Amino acid sequence: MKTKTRAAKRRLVVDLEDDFLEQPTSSEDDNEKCYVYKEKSKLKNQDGVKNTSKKKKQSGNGKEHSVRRLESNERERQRMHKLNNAFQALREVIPHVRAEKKLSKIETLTLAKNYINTLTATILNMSSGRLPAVPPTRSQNGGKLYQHYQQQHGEEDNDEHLEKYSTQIHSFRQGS
DNA sequence: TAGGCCATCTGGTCCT
DNA sequence: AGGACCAGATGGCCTA
Repeated sequence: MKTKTRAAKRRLVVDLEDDFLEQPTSSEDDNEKCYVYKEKSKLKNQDGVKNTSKKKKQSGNGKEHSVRRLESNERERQRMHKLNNAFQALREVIPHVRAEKKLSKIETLTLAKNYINTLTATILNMSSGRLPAVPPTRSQNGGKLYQHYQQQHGEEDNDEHLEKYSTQIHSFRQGS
């Protein structure tokens, strides 16, 4: 069975949306377009999009609802694209091996978390893990960092994070 | 071919 | 009221 690519499918959907969102010129056109849209919607649904069985709470007539639905679909797509852009930006700042293979979202988040822990531990190590000494003006940031770190990790060994992180970036790529 | 990952649609809920 | 956010459902793509 040969299926459409995602991009091709998306083009079809955009096409259908454009068709539907064209302003009708008369009430006859309304009926005609509603019918055409329903038929096209069936096609869309056959092609991978399913209505859920949740209860509908529709306001306005069917066509108004369809228009609003299409508009919110578009907003949702844009929202998800922004989210994915943010994931991509995050991927680009996380060092990992075998960079030719894209990190999954869960890998990205997990590595990011451990990377942050590692950097924090490294910073604290560089300052000998001491609570900041006077003068207070220069130590404020370090103090907050240390306090926050201690709250999160208690008495854990800082070196543990470095080890954990370096082990993880290898196991992620080799294990997958 | 099964399983992981992903994009998209959808309706409900929260927030402004 | 309308948009943002969320979670469930579904099907496509890819890889082992």
